Amino acid sequence: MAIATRVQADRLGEGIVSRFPSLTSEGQGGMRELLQLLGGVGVAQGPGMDMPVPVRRLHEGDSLFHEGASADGIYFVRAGTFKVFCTAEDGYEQVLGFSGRGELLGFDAIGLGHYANQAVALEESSVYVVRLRDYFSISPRSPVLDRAVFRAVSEALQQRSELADMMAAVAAEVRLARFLVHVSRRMASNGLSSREFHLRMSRRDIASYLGVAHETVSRSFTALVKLGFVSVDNRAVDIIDMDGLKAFSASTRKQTEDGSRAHSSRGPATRNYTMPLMA
Amino acid sequence: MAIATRVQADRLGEGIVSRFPSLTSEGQGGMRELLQLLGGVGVAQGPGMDMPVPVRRLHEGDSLFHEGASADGIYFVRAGTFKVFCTAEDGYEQVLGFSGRGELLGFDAIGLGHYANQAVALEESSVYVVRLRDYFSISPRSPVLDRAVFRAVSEALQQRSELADMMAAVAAEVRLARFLVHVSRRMASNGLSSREFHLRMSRRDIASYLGVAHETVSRSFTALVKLGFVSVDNRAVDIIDMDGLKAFSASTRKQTEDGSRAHSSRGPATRNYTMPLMA
DNA sequence: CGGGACGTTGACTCAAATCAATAACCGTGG
DNA sequence: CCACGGTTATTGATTTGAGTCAACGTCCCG
Repeated sequence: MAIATRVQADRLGEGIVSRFPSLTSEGQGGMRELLQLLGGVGVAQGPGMDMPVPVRRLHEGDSLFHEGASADGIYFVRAGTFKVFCTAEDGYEQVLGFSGRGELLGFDAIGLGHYANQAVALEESSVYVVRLRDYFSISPRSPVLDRAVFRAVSEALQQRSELADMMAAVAAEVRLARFLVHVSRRMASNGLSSREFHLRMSRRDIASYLGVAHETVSRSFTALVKLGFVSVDNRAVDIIDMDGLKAFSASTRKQTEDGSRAHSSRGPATRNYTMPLMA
Repeated sequence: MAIATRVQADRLGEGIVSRFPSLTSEGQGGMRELLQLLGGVGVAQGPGMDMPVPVRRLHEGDSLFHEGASADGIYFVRAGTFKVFCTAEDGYEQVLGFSGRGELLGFDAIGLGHYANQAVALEESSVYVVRLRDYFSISPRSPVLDRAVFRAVSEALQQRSELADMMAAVAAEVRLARFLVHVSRRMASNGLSSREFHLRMSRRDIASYLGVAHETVSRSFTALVKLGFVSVDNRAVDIIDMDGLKAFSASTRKQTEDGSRAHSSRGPATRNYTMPLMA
């Protein structure tokens, strides 16, 4: 079904960087910008507000940090997308999440002193770099930063919980639906279209994230297309029926559903509603 | 693949607290104790060290906080064990983790202002209560606490990653093996026996945590017993062959180990190939 | 003692992993 | 420009691990 509509997908997410014209191409940003990124509200005044914050730029495929590397700092995504994952000894990798603008990376290194996972840029990206000793030295003077960091950390924690939500307790198509809803929300919160977007990660990455085989991701995509929720061309996604998709993504388990359906062999996932829910 | 367990709403033990406040006594601890719990090292001196920190005690089944409740503070486990989980609209619950001494609870509430999940005591337990406004007011004066909190948060984050590690990419028996190794390590870090311990959670809780059906947990236990790694009597676990268990838990795929196994062991799971690491 | 939660085990079924083939697409270099 | 190797994506055929249903035993509590 690879027909039609070749979307110029790689352009859909551009423009983020250009919204921060004050940041020149080399590595300095300001504390004020960072706080605006994190908090949004009323961060106008305060001590250390003009303190410079280093910015690091990465190309697609660049690692922000490696698993096991000693922790030198934490990062806030300024633009772009990152894939966070850890690699088993045997070479298999487990994707833990995808991070976009405003999100925190590398924080789990603080406990042990070295990064517990690896972060790789999935596109042109940039991050604010906050070295820990810097943080602790400026912290007393900036409760605003304190709170902002707390919020970011808290969100990172929540995000990991969502991972569990994705991976647990549902059929593959539902997992993918949840994933798409999740991505959609993120896009919206970054001021981009929640309906039409370009996935920056491969099927394989999605598969690892969702805990299924990559072929299953493919099949699930076509299933969602057949159900009429989305239209998909490679990494370009267009959510046609958002409500339907959300409803579908909320389903917990499929009960065998009366098979009057003309579906080949097994009944994949026709609209299934939750179980009796009581007892 | 996995199904959440059914919530047992009648078992939550509510009401007990309010009806018998004396049974769930409040108390007072000292900042010094808290910091020793969290950091361990060199926290002898510093400002606010004699500041009192409220302690809350809970019985088995008591909720520390509920999903959606407005966030009043964060908690550090002083004693006991907690189950952290969230409940879907349809009544199924997803266990996100089990927390023991020294661990942080409730932090993900900071982002949104209300708790994103529920924490229930699995045994007699107690926690230090740190109200947020308290925290921010004393923070400037106690970088030691700052660091300790950071460490705890970082560890909480890592723990959630481990959840992904458990749930993803492996056969059910391997998941359980990983879980046991995980628990074992925790026991050791709390000065208890890493070989012999008592699980505080039900099979159902474990199942939800690992993302499998509870019958599968049962079967996996017997499988591990037959493999000679552990001996199990209900919730009492004795690790007989720790090295073997660890080796087993590291396996991503299981090749037909010497083929003599009646268990026809096979069955990798989600795999993800190492990428050439450059892209 | 009956009701309830918990735990184990067996039988059956199916969703998804695996194996496998094909088709874009990409960058590179002749 | 096109050919070539590599990566990604889709789809089909086959196999199986584990979910589901169900029966049964234990322990605890009122």
